Amino acid sequence: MAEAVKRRAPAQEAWELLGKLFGETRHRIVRVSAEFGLTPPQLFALRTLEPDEPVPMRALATALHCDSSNVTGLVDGLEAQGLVERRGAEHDRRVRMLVVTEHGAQVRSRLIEVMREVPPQLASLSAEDQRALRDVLRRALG
Amino acid sequence: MAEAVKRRAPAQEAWELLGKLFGETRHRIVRVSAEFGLTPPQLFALRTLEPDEPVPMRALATALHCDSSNVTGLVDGLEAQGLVERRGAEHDRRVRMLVVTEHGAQVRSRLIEVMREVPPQLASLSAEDQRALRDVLRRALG
DNA sequence: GACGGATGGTTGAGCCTGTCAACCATTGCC
DNA sequence: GGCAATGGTTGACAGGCTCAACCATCCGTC
Repeated sequence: MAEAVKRRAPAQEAWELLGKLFGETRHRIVRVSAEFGLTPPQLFALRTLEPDEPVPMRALATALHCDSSNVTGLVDGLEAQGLVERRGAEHDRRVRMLVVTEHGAQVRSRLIEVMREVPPQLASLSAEDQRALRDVLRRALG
Repeated sequence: MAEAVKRRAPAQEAWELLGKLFGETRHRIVRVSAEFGLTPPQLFALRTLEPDEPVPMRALATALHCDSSNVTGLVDGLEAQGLVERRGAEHDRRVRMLVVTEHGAQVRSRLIEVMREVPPQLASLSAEDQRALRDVLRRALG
């Protein structure tokens, strides 16, 4: 390999390009959270909670990869806005089940819808490119 | 369109798959930052600063999309570790130029190298898939 | 050349996340 | 019944981030 142009592996370049998309996405999350009157961690918490399927706080903590004491605060915020409720579990009086309220379910579904919006850079790809991207990502992450 | 299977557009599915990759990357950033004794914002700050090209703090603030008072704290941390230096600018005595130290440049380049490491999901793709991914992303983000 | 507005940077208050240690109530096992 | 383990809360602490206030300095204008 002569000392010519330093060749980057294709995956290398792809990863760098994805880095740009990541950066923009971070800002997007902050913006969307604010639109819903939430902080980003609160948004992730609400998105994680399935309506119709109450879970103990511990489960949310592990799902969010954080400490139990952390979710206490997050749930405090969500509960203050009437998005979730703490409810005692009948089989174990230590645990508190998290129940998404009616209002919380509505906010959550709108929120998920907005988060699912494909960013313009991807949306403007040709149909073939979109399929190709999906197929490659399926093989990588499916 | 019969009420059959709800079809997702290819870009839609691709975006959701990227969401998974994003989540894992967030954790990775936290981990790498800790390895270098930095916090994630400090890591981004150091990565942004080019050695051999001192910039005023204001420039770093805009590059990081945050407030000036914020970078004051970040630079305090980096300076405490001897990674960057504040140096007065001769043409304007208000501005403080940020200079990456010798040590800072070393840490920075190691750090960038680690961050550039292609995650295993992408690295394990076939050569064709890697090229296809790169080409599509070039068209989307180039 | 002095004045007044704009600019770069710091400080402090305030709110948020996130971790850790300590604690309480409860459970389940021996 | 005793006792370790568990779920959740609280408080302390380290940060990030924004805003308002402030100081020093610059610069255009009169």
